[in-house]
Amino acid sequence: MSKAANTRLTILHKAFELIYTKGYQTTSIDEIIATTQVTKGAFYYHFKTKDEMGVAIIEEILKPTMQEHFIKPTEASQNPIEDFYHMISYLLLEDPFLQVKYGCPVGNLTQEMTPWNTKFSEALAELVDLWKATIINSIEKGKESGLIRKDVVGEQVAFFILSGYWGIRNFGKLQNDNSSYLVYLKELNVYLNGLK
Amino acid sequence: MSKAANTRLTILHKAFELIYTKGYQTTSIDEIIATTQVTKGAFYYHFKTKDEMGVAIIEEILKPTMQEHFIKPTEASQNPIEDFYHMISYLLLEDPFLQVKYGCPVGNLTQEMTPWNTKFSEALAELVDLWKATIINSIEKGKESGLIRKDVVGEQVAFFILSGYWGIRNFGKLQNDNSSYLVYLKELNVYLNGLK
DNA sequence: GTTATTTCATACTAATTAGTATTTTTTATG
DNA sequence: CATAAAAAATACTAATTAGTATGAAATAAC
Repeated sequence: MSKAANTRLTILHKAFELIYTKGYQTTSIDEIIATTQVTKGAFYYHFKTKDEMGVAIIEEILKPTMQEHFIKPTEASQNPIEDFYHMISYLLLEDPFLQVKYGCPVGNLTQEMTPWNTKFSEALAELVDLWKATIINSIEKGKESGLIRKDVVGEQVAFFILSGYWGIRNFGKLQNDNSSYLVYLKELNVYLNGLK
Repeated sequence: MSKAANTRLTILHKAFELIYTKGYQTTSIDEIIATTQVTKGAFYYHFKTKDEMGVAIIEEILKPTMQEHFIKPTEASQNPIEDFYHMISYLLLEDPFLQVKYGCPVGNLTQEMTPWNTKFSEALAELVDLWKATIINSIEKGKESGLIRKDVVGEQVAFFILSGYWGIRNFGKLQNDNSSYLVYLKELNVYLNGLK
């Protein structure tokens, strides 16, 4: 990787960390360049504006991460119900990067940047649609293989699962402990088994 | 109401509107006093800091509103399952103040202010706990009256319902139309009927 | 190795921010 | 009505903000 490409990626990664923990609006460019040891000239060489950097974070950091961690595993899944549970459970309790008190990065950005920046909305919507489509697809496969009832509506379930995930992340932030996660997961398990 | 109390309430109401539509951090005091036609001196006479005003909004605007619109109706409920559905459906589709593109005021504030301001967290947590407790209570009553299965766990269901609500609000913001609400509500209906 | 282009460094600006200091007006109390 | 206290108006500050102008160093092309 070229040196220039490296500074660009350094900015994106560090900025993402700051934004995840502090929020987008309250993360200043001065703070980003201070923690990255990159000068302002370098920053504005790589990104025309702060928002352009924000969108780049979504497309170049969040999207690939999601592809790797959610999409691929779900596509390979043979047992949707078990795997949905494990996916959510992993994200809530085990993922080494995500923290209870900081919530879901995608959810945070959606909350904060929509509807004021359409570029953000579009980039985020693309990401979420990808995840949703994968879940729906997985449900259809489950229906074919007989693991899921035929009258289950994939899109409805996808929205239900993802909404629950985003929402419980908010509870986690509010209480700053994972006790709400544990209670939530139990009911998620009940719900998912109802799809059989 | 005294004139002073009136200006205080005017500030709280207008500030709440701005914060709901724009977010807390990006709503400046200058903007608040401009739209309220209240001077800075008056503002800082009533509130020591911006954050103190923020907490006052939660306690003096959001809390009473919630008491009136969610708590009371739920307490009076005879049929929890139907009423849960109607509560969420009303909030998503009919409430005249709430807008799809701006999400849920409580969810927004939780997302934005937690975990950086404990005063906000405490005030918001109190509010949410109240709602949760009401739902749990309603479920227990439903179990007694035979409308809800005995093996249903109230706390789990409460978290599940509220999480879903917060989460789908995020989808609404992202897409800026209520199509996701409609899909979500169908599955909510399925889920709630599974509690019978 | 010279030149051109990419990449980065430094110093700046204009606007906005929350909050303060001080004075003036309004309201309540005797 | 006189006085005290409450309420509000005005003018300010110091810090922070995103972004710019301009030049220097590094890298690539020939």
